[in-house]
Amino acid sequence: MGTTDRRERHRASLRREILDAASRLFAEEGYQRVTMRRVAERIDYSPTTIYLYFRDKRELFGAICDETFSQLASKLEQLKATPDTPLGHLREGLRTYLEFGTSHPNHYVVTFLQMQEPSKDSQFEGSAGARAFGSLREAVGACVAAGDIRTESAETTAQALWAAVHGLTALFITMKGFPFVSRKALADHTIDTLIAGLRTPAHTPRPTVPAQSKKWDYFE
Amino acid sequence: MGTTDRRERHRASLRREILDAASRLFAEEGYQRVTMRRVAERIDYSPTTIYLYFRDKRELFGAICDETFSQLASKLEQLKATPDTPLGHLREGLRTYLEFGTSHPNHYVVTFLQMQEPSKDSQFEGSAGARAFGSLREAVGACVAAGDIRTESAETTAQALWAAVHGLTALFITMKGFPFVSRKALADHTIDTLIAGLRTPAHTPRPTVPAQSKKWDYFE
Amino acid sequence: MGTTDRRERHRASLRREILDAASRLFAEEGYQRVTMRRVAERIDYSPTTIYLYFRDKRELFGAICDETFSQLASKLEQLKATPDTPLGHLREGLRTYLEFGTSHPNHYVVTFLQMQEPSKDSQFEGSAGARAFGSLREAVGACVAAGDIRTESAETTAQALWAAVHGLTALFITMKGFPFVSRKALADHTIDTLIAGLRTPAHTPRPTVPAQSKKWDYFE
Amino acid sequence: MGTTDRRERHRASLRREILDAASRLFAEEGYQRVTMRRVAERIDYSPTTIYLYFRDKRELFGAICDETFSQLASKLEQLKATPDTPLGHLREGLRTYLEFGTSHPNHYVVTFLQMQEPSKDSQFEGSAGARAFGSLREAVGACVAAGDIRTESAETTAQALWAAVHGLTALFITMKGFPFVSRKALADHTIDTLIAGLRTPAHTPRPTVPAQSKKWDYFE
DNA sequence: TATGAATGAGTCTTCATTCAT
DNA sequence: CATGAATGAAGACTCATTCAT
Repeated sequence: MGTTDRRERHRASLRREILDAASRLFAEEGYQRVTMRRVAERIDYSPTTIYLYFRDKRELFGAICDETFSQLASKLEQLKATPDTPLGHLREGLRTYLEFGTSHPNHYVVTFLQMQEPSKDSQFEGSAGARAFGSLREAVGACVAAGDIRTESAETTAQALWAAVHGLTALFITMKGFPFVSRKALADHTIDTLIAGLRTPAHTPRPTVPAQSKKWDYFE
Repeated sequence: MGTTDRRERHRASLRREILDAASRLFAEEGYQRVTMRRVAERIDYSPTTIYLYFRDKRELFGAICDETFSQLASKLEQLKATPDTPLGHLREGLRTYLEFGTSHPNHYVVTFLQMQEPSKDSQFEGSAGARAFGSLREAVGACVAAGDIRTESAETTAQALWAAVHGLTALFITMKGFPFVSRKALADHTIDTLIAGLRTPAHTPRPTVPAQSKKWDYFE
Repeated sequence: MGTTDRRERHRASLRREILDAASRLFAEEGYQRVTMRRVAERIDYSPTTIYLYFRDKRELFGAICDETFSQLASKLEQLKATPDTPLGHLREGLRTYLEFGTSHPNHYVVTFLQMQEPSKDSQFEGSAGARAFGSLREAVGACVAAGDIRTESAETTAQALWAAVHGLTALFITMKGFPFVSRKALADHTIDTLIAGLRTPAHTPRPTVPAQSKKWDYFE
Repeated sequence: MGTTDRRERHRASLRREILDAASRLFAEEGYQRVTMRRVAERIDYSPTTIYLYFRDKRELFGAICDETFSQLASKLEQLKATPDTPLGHLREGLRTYLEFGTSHPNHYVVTFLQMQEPSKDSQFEGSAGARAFGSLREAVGACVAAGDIRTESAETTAQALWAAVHGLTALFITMKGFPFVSRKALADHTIDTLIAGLRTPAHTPRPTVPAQSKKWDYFE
C-alpha cells in the first residue's frame, strides 16, 4: 500500500517534471524545434521514458495547453465569488489574465502563441480554453446588464478585450528588448482606455473617413 | 569593368531570385517547413549556391522578414501623406498594421511572435519594426497635438494601441480554430473603442477597488 | 505439495498460454512484426512475465517452430498407419508436407527459408524437422523394398523429393505475385512426374551431351 | 570532361558497392533486419549517402532483385544460341539456373526467398523475372514440339521444373548444416528423374488412392 | 561562380530487455 | 510469481551545411 502510494506519487511527479521541462522548451523554441530527446535530456531520463507518460509529442504538447487553460479558467471562475461591482470584476478578470500569462510565459506561449493547426480533432467547444473565455464573456454580460457599459454585441466586446490583453501579454513575453513604459502603467492605460471607450454612449461610431472597403475585403 | 558590372548585376539578380523564391515558400509554408533544398529547386540552382549569398537559413529568412517589414514601415509612412485628419491617420495606421500582419502571417510570426533572445544581434532598435512603431507614435502625437485625444503619455498610448492591434493580429494568425465574430467587425470594434476611450476626458480613472497592489508587484 | 502442484500446473498453463498467443500472432504476422509486448497484451500479462518462461524472443519463437514441426512429424508418422500402398504413402507424405508448409507459412519461413548460421546450437540433427525428413526417407525405402521405384540411392531420392516439395512450398509462400497455374494441378503434376520418373527403369541416363564438367566443378 | 568521366565512374562504382553490401546483408539477415545504417557502415559511408543513390530502402532492395533477374535472364537467353537438342537445352537451362542461384546466394535469397508483398506496384509481367521464366517455358515448349516430352500443359510443366530447381537451390543455400549427398548427384538425380517422368507416356496418372479432395480444398 | 558529393546531427518512435520491488 | 519503471540501441529518413573541384 505504502508502495503503491509512493509509486503513484513518483509517477505524478515525473509527469510534472516532464510537463515543466517540455513547456519551457516549447516556449523557448517552438513546437517544431523541440525534440523528445531534448525534453528527456532536461530531466535526465531516456527518451523512451517520456513515452510511458505521453503517447507522443502531440499529446505532450496538448497536455501542456490543457493544463494552462484549466488553471486560467479556474482563476477566472474564482473571481466571480469575490465581492465586487460588475465593472470591477471585468477589470480584475483582465488583469488576472495578463498576470497569469506573464507569470507562466512558457505555458502561455505554447498555448496561445504557437500556430495551431485547425484540423486538430481537439475542438475548441467544451475545452478549458472555452471555459476561460466564457468567464470573460460572462463578465462583459454582467456589465451590460448592470448598464455599466454599452455594446451592440457582448461577444464582440469580449473578443476585443481578449485581443487587447492578449496583445499586452504576448508583447511582454516575447519582446524582451522593447523599451516598454512601466508594465503596470501600460496595462492600466490599455484596460482603462478600453473600459472608458465602452462607457461612451456613441462608442462605435462609423469611421469618419468614408470607406476603405476594398482594403478590408480580404477579411473573411 | 563591363565584366565586373555584369557580374555585379548577376550577383544582385541571383540574390533577388533567391529572396523571392524563399519569400514565397516561406509565406506559403512557414519557416520550419521550408528547406534550403526546396528554395534551391525553385530557382534551379544547387543548394550550395544559396550559401554564396546568405550565410545560413537564419540569415536568409531574416533578410526576408526585414524586407517585408520595410514594406510595412513604408506603407505606414506613406499614410502620412494621405489627406486625412490626424485621428483618421491613426485609425488607418492601425488597420494597415493589422491587415499587413494577417496577410504575411509567417513573417509576422517570425518577427513578433517568436521568443526573442535578448542577446541577439538583431536588435529592435533600428529595425524596420522600430520604424513601423515610430510611425504609430507619430500618429498618436499628431492626434494629441490636434487635441483629438487626451493622454498623459503619448508613448504609453502608442504602446497600448500597438498592443491591441498586435493582439488582434496574433489571435487571427494563431487561433485558427476560434469562433471569432467577423474579423472586420472585431477589428473595428476594438479600434473604435480604444479611440473613443482616448477621447474621454477622465480617461484614466483610478480603479474604484482600492489596491491590488500585491498582485501587481510582480510587474517589474 | 498441493501448493507445489498447483504452482507447477499454473506454470505449465501460463507457458501454454504464452505459446498459444505467440503462435497465433506469429502465424498471422511473421516473426519481425510480432513484439513481446503484443504477445503479453494478448494474454493480459506484463511483458516481463514472458521472460520468466522464455529466455528471449528467439527462444520463444524457436519453441513455437519446434512444436509446429513436431505436429508435421506426427502427421507424417501417422500416415504410415494408414492402409495404403507404399507409393500411396509416399505420395501422401509429400502432399501432407506441402499442405502443412503452406498452411503455416510463417513457421515454414523461419524454419526452412531463413539463412541458418551453421554454428547455431539448434542443430538439424534431432530436430522435429529431421524427424519429418526421416519419415520421407522411410517412405522412399518402403517403395524401393516393394519394388515400386528403382533408385541407386534411397537417400538421394528422398532428398530430391524433399527438394521438389520444398520448392513448391517455398514458391507458394514467397512468390505471392507469380501467376501460378492452379496450385493443386502444379503440385500434382510435380509429384506425379517425379514418381513416374522413379518408376522408369533407366531412370538416370547419363546426359547425352558429354560433360559440362567444368561447370559443375564449383559444386563441392 | 575527364572530370565528368571520373565522377561518373565514381558514381557507378559507389552504386555497385552499395548494391553489393546491401545484397549480402539482405541475404544474411532478411529485408527487415537490414538497416540502411548497417549498409552504410559496411561500405564506410554515412547513411545519408545511400539516399543519394537510392530513394529509399524499398528501391535499394528492388534494384538488387532486378539486377539478379536480369543477369539470370541473360544467361538463360544465351543458352538458346548453343547448339544442342531441345532436351539438352532444357536440362542445361535448369542446371544454369541452379548454378546461378548457388553462386549468387545473396541475390538469390533476396530475390526469391524473401517474402514479397503482393501489393507492390512492380508487376511480374514484363519484369526481368518474367523474362527468365519465359526462357524456361520456351525450352519446355521446344521439347514438346520435338516430341521429346509429353505434357498436357507446357506452362504447368515449366512451373513444376522451376519449383524443383528452386527447391534445390534454396536448400543448398539455406540448409548449410544438412548432410546432403553430393550436390551434383542430387541435382542430376532430381533433374533426370523429372525429365524421365516427362518422357513417360502416361505421365500424369490420376492418383490410385481415390480422392483427398477435402485436404486440397484449401488450395486456391 | 557554381556544384556534386558527402555528412553529422538530428527527427520521432519502437523494441527487446532488465532491475528493483 | 509478477510487474511497473526504465532504458539502450536502433529504426528509416531529413536537413542544413561543407568541401573539393
